[in-house]
Amino acid sequence: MEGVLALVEAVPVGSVTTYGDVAAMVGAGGPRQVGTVMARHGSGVPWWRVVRADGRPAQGLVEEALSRLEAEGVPVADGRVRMVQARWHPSAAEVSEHLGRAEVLPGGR
DNA sequence: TCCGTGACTTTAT
DNA sequence: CATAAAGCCACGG
Repeated sequence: MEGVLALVEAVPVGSVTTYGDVAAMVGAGGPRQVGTVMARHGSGVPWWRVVRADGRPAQGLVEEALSRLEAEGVPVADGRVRMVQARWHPSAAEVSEHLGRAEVLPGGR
């Protein structure tokens, strides 16, 4: 849960990530759980940098997120983020560092 | 304990 | 490429 928030805060300006990716990085639950966590504890983190796999922002906050994304220089086209260009690709080390715990590291040391 | 809901994803038509 | 259905995980009633 906190790992999710930590990762979202770690997303650099101009880049975005998806619910599924966050769930995979945390290594627990699923995309829906990430969304649920965001809905409840999303306040205080750049939630607009977390979008759906389609590249479309969270349901109900599309306009809000889109405005912020464009303002930060995120490549947006036709109401959808260009995932191929804006998707965040952190290394396992970075992820574990932000999580504060190497739970995603396979056979981590 | 069972059913329904939800800031989702993926596969098939 | 767009729409529809099924799957999945956690939480509340």
